[in-house]
This record gives sequence, structure tokens and C-alpha cells, in this order.
Amino acid sequence: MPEGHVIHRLAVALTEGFSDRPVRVTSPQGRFAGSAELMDGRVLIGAEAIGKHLFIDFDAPLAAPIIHIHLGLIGKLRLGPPRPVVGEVRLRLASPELVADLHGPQWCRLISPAEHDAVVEASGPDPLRADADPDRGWQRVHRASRSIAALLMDQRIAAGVGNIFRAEVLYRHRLDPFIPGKQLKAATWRAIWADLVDLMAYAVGTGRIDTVRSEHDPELTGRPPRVDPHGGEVYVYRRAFQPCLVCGGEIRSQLLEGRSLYWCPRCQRRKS
DNA sequence: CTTGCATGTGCAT
DNA sequence: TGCACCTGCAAGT
Repeated sequence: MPEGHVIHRLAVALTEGFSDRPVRVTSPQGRFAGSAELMDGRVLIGAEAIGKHLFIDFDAPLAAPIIHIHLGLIGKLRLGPPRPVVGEVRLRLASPELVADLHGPQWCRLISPAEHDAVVEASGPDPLRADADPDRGWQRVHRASRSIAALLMDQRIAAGVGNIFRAEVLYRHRLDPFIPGKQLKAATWRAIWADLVDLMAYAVGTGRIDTVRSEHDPELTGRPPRVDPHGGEVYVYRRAFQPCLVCGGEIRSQLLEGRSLYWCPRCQRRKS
């Protein structure tokens, strides 16, 4: 259940753990069996993330030497010491010291370098990548009638942002989630972007989404941390009917384009 | 045991 | 806008 920071962490861990040597590639569950055989025993070159897409490059004389994984809503990739297979493992990468087990991915397939490039080009700018150009996102935002809350879930606008970062970054900027994108000022977009870069990089470093940090919000200095069930400290995400940490008002939630949006109507009144 | 929910996406209508 | 899909986990019966 990952936002982009999880995928970037996985890319780093896979590269550190497996690169430059042959890797056993199997499909205990069987659904990736034919493809796993093609890669089994080949040297893993490295892994890369863009948005929520994960690519694992192998040194193989094949048209499609790249494993392309998208975890979707429920997928998991677990790294750890060698262990028996537990549950439905679609793909296992293994060295003598390390195992990576893939469960429930939305996609797991072999792709060519050209297909890899097409995914990268179709993706919006990723706040976690140095090559990201936030103006590409702004070009879509500033002419959109959809709400800024809906736009932030659009991977062509800011790749890797998911439901948590969406809710939290809107809160941190005290923005009304329902204003249309075209109503947003360019300076506000730049501030949101800079905040995403900061918040997501922190999450890559720690493996947690902590958005309530006193260095960003002097109002909260000295307040004891409250960690929410997903494993981070947040203002509004999954806090419906609880009191806002800042104003004490009730956090609300509603479905927006099929996903739960969380916000504080009292704090989030900015309209541009 | 069963049900419902989850950090997501793509397809059909 | 709704739904199917992939799986694990927690809560309820």
C-alpha cells in the first residue's frame, strides 16, 4: 500500500542488496513463472523508481530485460533474510543473504527499454527525482476545472503522490481541497511542490510519512507526537471525526473520485 | 469463520 | 461514476 517514497526506498534497497551479481528469480505462486525463468541467474544491474513504478534492470540478451512492477493498492515487496515462502509470492528475488518477495502487485511484467521510456515519459514529474520539472504539473493544474484535491492524485501532475501526501500537503498549506486547479496561484503551486519534495524525501529516509513536524509548523512546537495506525504522524489523513491538532475542530472525510479525502474545513479555507 | 478495508489503476458504461 | 482486480490484516460474528 505504497506512495512513491516506498517505491524509491525499495529501489535503493534492491540496488544495494542485489546489484552486480547473479540473482535467483522464481515465481513460487506461479503467475510470473515463465518470465521468472528468463531472468533466473542473471546479473541484476540496478533498480529505479519513478512515481509508483519500479523497474529492475537485468543484464540479459533479451528484448525485455526489465522487470516492471506496480504494487497498486494492496501489493507489497518485502525484503529480508532468506526464509520460507509465506502466502502468495508472485516473484522472489534471492541471493544467499537476501530475499525479496512480491505479493499482490497490480502489475509485474517484463518490458523493453523502449517500454520503460514510454512509462517515464507518460509519468508526471516526481518530487523525489532530481530531474523533475514541476512546471509540467503546473501546465495541467492551472487550466483544470477539477479540484486541487483530485488533481493531486493525478500521476501526470505529481508522480508518487497518493492519498496521504495529498491530504497532508493540502492541510499544511491550509488550502480548501475543492477549489478548481485553475484558481490556484503559481506561487501556491511552487510552495506545494517544494513541500512535497521535502516531505517525500524525509519519508524515503525514514520509511514513515510524518507531516506534523515542528520545524515546519512552529505552532506545534513542544506538542507530544501522536502516531497514526499507518505508521506516521499526520494532521488529517484517516482522522475523520477526530479533533484537528491545530484548531480543535472536527476533521471531515468524504469520497472524492472514489477515494477518501480528509480535511479540516475550519483550517483549510485558502482559495488560491 | 466471515466481512470490510487499504498508501492504486484501468476499463466499461 | 462504478467496478474489477491483486492480497493481507483486523475486526466482527
